[in-house]
Amino acid sequence: MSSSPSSGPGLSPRTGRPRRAAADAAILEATRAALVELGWSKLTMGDVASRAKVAKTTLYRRWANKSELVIDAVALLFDELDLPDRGSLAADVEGVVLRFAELLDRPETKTALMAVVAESTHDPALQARIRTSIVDRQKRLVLEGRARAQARGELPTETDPAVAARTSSLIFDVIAGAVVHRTLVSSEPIDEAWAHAFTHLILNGLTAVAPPMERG
Amino acid sequence: MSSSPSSGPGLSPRTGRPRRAAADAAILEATRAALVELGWSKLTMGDVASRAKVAKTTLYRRWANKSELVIDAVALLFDELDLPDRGSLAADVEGVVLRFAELLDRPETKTALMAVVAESTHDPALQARIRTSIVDRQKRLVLEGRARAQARGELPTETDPAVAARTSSLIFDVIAGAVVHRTLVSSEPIDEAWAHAFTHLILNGLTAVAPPMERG
DNA sequence: AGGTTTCGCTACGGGTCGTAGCGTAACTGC
DNA sequence: GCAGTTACGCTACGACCCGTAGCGAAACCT
Repeated sequence: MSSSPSSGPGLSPRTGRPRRAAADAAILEATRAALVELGWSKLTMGDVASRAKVAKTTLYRRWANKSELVIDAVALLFDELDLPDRGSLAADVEGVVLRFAELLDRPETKTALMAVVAESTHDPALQARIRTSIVDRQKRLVLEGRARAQARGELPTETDPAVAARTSSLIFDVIAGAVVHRTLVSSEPIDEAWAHAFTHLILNGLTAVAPPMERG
Repeated sequence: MSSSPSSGPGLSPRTGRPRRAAADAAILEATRAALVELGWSKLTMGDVASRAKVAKTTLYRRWANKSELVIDAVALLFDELDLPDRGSLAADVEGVVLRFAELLDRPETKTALMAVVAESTHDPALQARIRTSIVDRQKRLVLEGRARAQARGELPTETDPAVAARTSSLIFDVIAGAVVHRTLVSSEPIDEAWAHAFTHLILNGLTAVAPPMERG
């Protein structure tokens, strides 16, 4: 597979010259910068190497190809997301939608995420890497908000763990999917009014009366 | 911009040798085939040209670059979607989710859609083309289903057209986004159980009791 | 020391891009 | 018919990028 730096330190050889750890950070930073300026298709390995002040061969010793490099460069950004307790389920949902939208608004995030997903449609290994590096890591937000809402009595407590897992996945895909789709496919901005309307829809359903969205 | 064939016939010159119309269809078909076999990054213009039995220069005379070619090649596929009346809003939503998931399951669709979206993050012209060629065309499904549900009395009739437009866009992003995200990002299949649970969520909201999903 | 691995550098074959130039084909208006 | 215009297929080209190989030097271990 790849010689990514994410391979644990236990696997690293105990002999020989150690890899310069700072180079990893420099390369990933350079990759993000190059993505912003050039986009996916015009990003070249040679350019990343020179930005990071590293030989191109060093780059290939650590990552097998462009896709895996970009995944690692972007995965970190998603870890910035947190879910502060805003007192109610509705406020929590609204908050995470806005934070996620903000994250997706950064050019390196949007470009990298879609490009990697596109490549993954023909590369099962890449799919797996996306799931472990991004999807599974972010599901924690849903689990957290769900547990919090259950503690508040806003949501029924789930007994069957299998059902709970399916429901969490469903909610995750609905929230993340809506934000991604509006931002990247429909190319329309996400403001507080949209977040509010979306939250109303998710919590109360389509059959409820029209959401209290500000006119404008 | 581009010399796409979508430029109306009124703009075509009335003199000189006319373009061979069949070549367009052959090129688009070849593009889809190449996408399936090679994926986005390994698809080359030369390969498409030879598949379509057309000179590479002819290809460049009609499309400016790979992205615009791929958009035109894929936009047609989305027109296949329709929305048969299944008797209720819930059944309609469930139906369109399954049909859309089916469409996204085809390798040429998923590969092309994501790749083009990724490129569009650095190309406003491409964004506009995606909106007109795909997004706006598919919103008709939402409008259709909504009108049908209102006729049945399942949804309140909207008076303010601006509010109605915003609501339709919201619903579109939620439905399409959830399907796209689960299929392409989470890499999990969409079956009838998921469609059922999703529909329940959209119609009744998160605060309702757990959806009647078959155990398994 | 000796062994091992990384690093920077250079160089290379193979492939793709997008364009230019040519002769020819098709169609229009005089 | 004939000149004018545009599309077509073909070849060739410079520019660029990919991913790898080989080298000497550096950094760490026992």
